Amino acid sequence: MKIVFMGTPDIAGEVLKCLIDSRHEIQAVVTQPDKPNQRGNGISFSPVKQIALNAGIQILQPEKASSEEFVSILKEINPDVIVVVAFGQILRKNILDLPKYGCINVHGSLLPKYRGASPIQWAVINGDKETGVTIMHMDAGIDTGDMILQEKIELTEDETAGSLFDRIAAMSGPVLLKALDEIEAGTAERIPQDNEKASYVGMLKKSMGKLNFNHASKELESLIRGLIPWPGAYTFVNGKMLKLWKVCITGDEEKIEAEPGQIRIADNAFFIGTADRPLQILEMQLEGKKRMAASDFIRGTAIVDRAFTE
RNA sequence: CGCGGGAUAGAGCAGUCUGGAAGCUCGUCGGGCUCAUAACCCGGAGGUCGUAGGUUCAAAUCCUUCUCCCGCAA
Repeated sequence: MKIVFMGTPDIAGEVLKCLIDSRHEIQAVVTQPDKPNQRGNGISFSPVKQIALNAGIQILQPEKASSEEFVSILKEINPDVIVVVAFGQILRKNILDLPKYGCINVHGSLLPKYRGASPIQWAVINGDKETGVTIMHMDAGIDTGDMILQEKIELTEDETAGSLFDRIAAMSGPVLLKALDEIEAGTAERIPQDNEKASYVGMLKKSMGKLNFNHASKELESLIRGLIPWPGAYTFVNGKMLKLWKVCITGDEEKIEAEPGQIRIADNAFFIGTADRPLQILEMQLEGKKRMAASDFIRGTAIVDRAFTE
């Protein structure tokens, strides 16, 4: 089939690679405009753009995809289907109805659970046992369209949003190709979503990573995993931001006493108290410093035992 | 030219303001103690103090250049 692909981040890039290697024809790739980026200077563009460049595919970067101007460009291209993976812009009806087979979306959850921008992270944050990927027909709502295919995946004990992203990205391509085959053959299902069971998750905010140690350790631990690699969980010590990259919940054998938010340093290990069991911090990163193991951190730090986070 | 922190032994840091013999914690190597140990004691190796210049009798430290790493903001 003739396909226009829309997507922006890494996960979209992985799916795009899969499409490029398939029998389908990618007519164009649509991705978010380049942004003046990075620390000092320079600009950066999306992973999807990089892959499209390498593959020599036409790249389109509209500020507003739903603008009349861009829609007319799409009409020129006249794709059979538009595949959308984490594009980052909401598509209006004028685009949704344009291709013969409509617009197909790859979504990183088992819809109708976790409609919205951050389904993968929330599966981790909520400590779910399983999640998955859904291929669906897009409609005017956000992730509300009829479903075609769904595939499940189990979360591991130490799953991070990053690791889950990688695994879902890897499984999404094949599922999408299967769905495209069914669409072309006219055998694709249209399973309506049960709106009663729907949930919606918005974009993650930086501020979500500010840890409140009055919460339970289990809750904090899964939140930390769900915010890796972005935006990351953090607290403040001595006025400096301390990011927590890897933690575990202490067991019965470790007799660490700490009030919520209190730091304990013992036996070359670093702990922070919570509402119940203290968290042991295994990897952390102080503002301006590199990420390092707790034992390394303790060696040089000025943070003392029994200090409090702010 | 968005704001800021940093580069010193294999690791993590102090020392820089107020220039004057290269330090700390850990690791590593050797020895000792011990029933034993990741514990304890003694000893050793390991650094042209990120790069390139400048000032000075003397620079990790002051001035200038460049490179790289990181936090924030976008």
